[in-house]
Amino acid sequence: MGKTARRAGRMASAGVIREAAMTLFLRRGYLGTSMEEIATLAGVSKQTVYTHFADKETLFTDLVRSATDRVDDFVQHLTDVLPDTDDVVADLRQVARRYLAQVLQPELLQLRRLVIGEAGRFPDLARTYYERAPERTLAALASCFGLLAERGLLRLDDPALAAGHFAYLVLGAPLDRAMFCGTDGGPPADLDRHADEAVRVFLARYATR
Amino acid sequence: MGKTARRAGRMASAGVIREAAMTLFLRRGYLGTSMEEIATLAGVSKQTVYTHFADKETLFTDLVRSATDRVDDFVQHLTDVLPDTDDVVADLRQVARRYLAQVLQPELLQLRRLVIGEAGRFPDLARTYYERAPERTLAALASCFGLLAERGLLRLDDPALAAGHFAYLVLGAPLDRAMFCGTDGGPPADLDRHADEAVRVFLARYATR
Amino acid sequence: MGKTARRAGRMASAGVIREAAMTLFLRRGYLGTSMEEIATLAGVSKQTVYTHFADKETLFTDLVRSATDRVDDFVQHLTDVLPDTDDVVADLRQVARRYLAQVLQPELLQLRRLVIGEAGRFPDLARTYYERAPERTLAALASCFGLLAERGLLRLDDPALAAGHFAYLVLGAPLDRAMFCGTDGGPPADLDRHADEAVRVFLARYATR
Amino acid sequence: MGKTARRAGRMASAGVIREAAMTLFLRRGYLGTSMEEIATLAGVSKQTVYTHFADKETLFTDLVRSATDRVDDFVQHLTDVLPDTDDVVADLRQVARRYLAQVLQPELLQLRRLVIGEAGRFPDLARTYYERAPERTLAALASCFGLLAERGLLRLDDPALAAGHFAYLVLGAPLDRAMFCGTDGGPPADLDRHADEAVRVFLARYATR
DNA sequence: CATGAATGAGAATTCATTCAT
DNA sequence: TATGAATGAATTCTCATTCAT
Repeated sequence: MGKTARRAGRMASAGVIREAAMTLFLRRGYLGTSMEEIATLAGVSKQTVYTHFADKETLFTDLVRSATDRVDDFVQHLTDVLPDTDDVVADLRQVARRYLAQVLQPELLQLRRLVIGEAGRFPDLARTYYERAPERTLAALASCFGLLAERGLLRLDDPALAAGHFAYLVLGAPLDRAMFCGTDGGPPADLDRHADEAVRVFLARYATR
Repeated sequence: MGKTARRAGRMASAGVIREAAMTLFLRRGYLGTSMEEIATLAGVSKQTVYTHFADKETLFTDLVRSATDRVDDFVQHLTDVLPDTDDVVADLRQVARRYLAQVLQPELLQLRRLVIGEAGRFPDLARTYYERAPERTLAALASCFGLLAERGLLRLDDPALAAGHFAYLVLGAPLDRAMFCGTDGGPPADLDRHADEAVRVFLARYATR
Repeated sequence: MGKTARRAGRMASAGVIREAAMTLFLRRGYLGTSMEEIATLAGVSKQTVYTHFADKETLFTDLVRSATDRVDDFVQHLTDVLPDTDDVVADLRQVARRYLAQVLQPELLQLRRLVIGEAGRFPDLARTYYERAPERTLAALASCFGLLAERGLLRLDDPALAAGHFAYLVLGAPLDRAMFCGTDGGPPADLDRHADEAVRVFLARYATR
Repeated sequence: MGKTARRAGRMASAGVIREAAMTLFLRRGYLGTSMEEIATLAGVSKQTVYTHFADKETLFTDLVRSATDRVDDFVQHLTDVLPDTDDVVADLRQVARRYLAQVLQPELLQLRRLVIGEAGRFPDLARTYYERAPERTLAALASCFGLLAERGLLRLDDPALAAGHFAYLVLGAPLDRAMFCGTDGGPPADLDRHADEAVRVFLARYATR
């Protein structure tokens, strides 16, 4: 039992450290978080942190990069639902609602703030984040819209442009607000209504008559 | 003679310090900037900085708040042009182009990044920034759109919602990209085209037939 | 009084720090001495040390370089005595004795050890030390010997070579021993005898018949 | 197979570690070398180093002591050649040349620097080094000179003194220079000439007429 | 015998801030 | 008002050493 516990303790070190570091970086930023705090919160010694991660910068960028990789859920949803849709309007609404809900998740918002705030110090990281998260989503949207256009369900020439219009009609206002004012974005029902209105504008332009 | 020089030196101190501090805060963030660096760049002693500003936090928030006040140009332009417009389409395009160009100014982008990055540490500051900059612009847009609706030039029920749609159709994609990837947003002509397309979508929904 | 004391305290900081640092570097080497120990021994805070010296390396090299400059006493003695000598034998003996006594001073020995021990880390410093101390002395000796040869008091072709022979006949054995075994080199009388014997050998070769 | 390989690996461990440690100690000093670096360079784990050597100090002193033992070559040469010489002048020259060449070997110079630099921390080690290397050579020289004096080939009362004169006439200048300025002591031919000149001075005093 | 993981102490350096002038 | 000198606490990172396997 002691053995098991200890082994678990050891083997999990890297994981525990990552978790502690992520929590603190999200909460207090890169410079605002000390390696000592990370070690303490992880319940290990400072040096153990350094055993697993070469330095603070490595720890930080590793962490952000892997968090970035997990931003995929929505893209999956998107490509599951849209290409074979029977009801463009209903499915675009569903997609919009889900998109908005996903992007406004508190943790993801904090990650955005973190990456944006450190874009000066870690420009490559910020660019990578952009490519793997917003841009990737835009590309998936564009691809879906292209398919729908081919099926005659949307009317558009430039799928990427349409994707941008869709995404920021849906996200723009609430996301921008949330970046500055935090996540208390009002009741989910309002968000759904917001998403529906965005889809309405989108379809005013892109729906086939 | 000595007096004049010294007095001039003195009187300029606060300004020089503000300028130096702003430069550094924008470039390296709040924690990444030291009072010593500020003093050095301003060409004064550290203590002189403290004579003018109680502490680092005060200096920072003062600075950001006053920078925030200067975000007004576009609102002025807006309320000058839109309410009395003769040509809604043309003027919305002009407004959209100007809006986009203004928001993508490198200094303003850095200020956004700074405020967003420090939103955890200075939530009130971030909220204030939001109110004085994006929200104020949205309110001005909404007000203009309301007037245009009354003149029968736009078709809308919820001016605030329409303002959000307009703003983020125009800004959303380029601004989000710029937050992460910097300002090299391609040639201005592209931005203008982007603004025009946004207006097209906007009008597809909000133009009177 | 309070004023004077405090002012003295402040103004002397650099000096006190130098003294403390020198003591510790000589005693424990470069890596073996911490900035904290230096500050403590100097009675100031660590940061005050950094106010006066950019970093440990700067402090160290500054210190060694200025200690090096003070190695001049013997050269002065040399050039005072030898060129106008009336009695070569007696004056060479005097010079030899003084040379030996000077070089075996405990502080100077420790400085030699320090510089030699750190020659790998600070090669330029070691070279500088060599040039300003041993080499400079050798050059002065050579110059004097050249003059004496011109006066027909010594018989030699290569003053630099003769200087080397003189110097290390006198110094070699005791200095080498002292480098390893410390300064307890026996009674001064023995050193004087050693110097005299060295001069005897020197003159066996270089005296005019 | 696995066994053999592993056993070989094991048996060599101590040797590999010694070699790695020696390399690093010579290059970077005692404090400048970490156990981790030693383990890494030796290709073993840190703990394996501790399996073979109780602690860093033990490793260091063991190493230096055994390196010291290997300084014997010249003593052997000396006692082989001198006592039965047919040609004192020629053989003293040969001995002098060999002595100089041996002492100026880069590795040996670094060892001297290391021991001298750490004489404060390891006084016993430095003393031991002195006894086993320079002093032992001086004793062997003295013994040989004594024998030559008995054979009427040298004229001297104090063999130890003569040995010191010989040794430092030969070594003094180049060794001192090399301690500070490294090993680039010029072409070997110059060293040989230097040795010859030293012997000339030595014989001016100690040769029988 | 050898290892990977862990540790506590301590290294150099920097920070925001204050004091006496 | 402006300054140079000083501080105490904190920062990143390293070290020699030990433990369980």
